[in-house]
Amino acid sequence: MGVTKTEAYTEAQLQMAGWYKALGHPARIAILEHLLEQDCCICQDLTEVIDLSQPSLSRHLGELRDAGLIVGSTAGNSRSYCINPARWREVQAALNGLFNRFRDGTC
Amino acid sequence: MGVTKTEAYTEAQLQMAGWYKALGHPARIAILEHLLEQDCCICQDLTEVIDLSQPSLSRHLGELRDAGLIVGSTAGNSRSYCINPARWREVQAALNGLFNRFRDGTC
DNA sequence: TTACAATATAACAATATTGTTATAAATAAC
DNA sequence: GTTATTTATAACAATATTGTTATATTGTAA
Repeated sequence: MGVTKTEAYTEAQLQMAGWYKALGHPARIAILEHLLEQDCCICQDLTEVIDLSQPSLSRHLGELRDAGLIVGSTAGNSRSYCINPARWREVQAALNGLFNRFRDGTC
Repeated sequence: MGVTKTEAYTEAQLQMAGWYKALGHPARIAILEHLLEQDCCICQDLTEVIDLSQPSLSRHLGELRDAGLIVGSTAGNSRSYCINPARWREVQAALNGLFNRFRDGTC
């Protein structure tokens, strides 16, 4: 029915899936890569970097913001976005927590 | 329009987003966690672990399989699924490749 | 062969996602 | 004040996703 049965999962599972979901679109990967290349935060020259309309970009930024991966700050007429330093490593650690559980089995 | 403009992105971006998308559902996280807990591969006792119908589970397994995160093998009447070790490490490496690009900026 | 068990696929309904254009809201520039 | 600029939101159409039940498929067991 297009709707996930959220009540069946733990908070940790829902949170991890949420982070991955936020990362699960190439435009959002491209946005993050662009942010990571900058020394600092950026204003919205993103429309020149990513081939999407301004509203589409704005919503992708919104999803990354909702997931806590980036933070935005208003500076006068424009808006800057940065990687969220506090969250970034926390998310990395959580995601590695999943991957590190793997040990080559006896299959 | 519900359809991603794939032509605007690099292969690497599309591949990475595809992997994360496969991980972006709590049922699939739960499936992977269950696989990781086992010493070895599992048959489909998953319906007892995850509160979904058998066809729904089968399709989630299919998505993980399509993303290459797990591999399935037929053993007589039943089917075993395992983590795909090569892909598993590849995805983890890609993930850390993304996250490690972050350096605290001068913001 | 016939019946049973395990898994995948088909068909469908409900909701989510992704994109667009149009518009609102807020600040800047004149 | 008026006009431009920048970003977010509303409204919408097209497609994707997620779940279900029903059915097909494949192998086991009697």
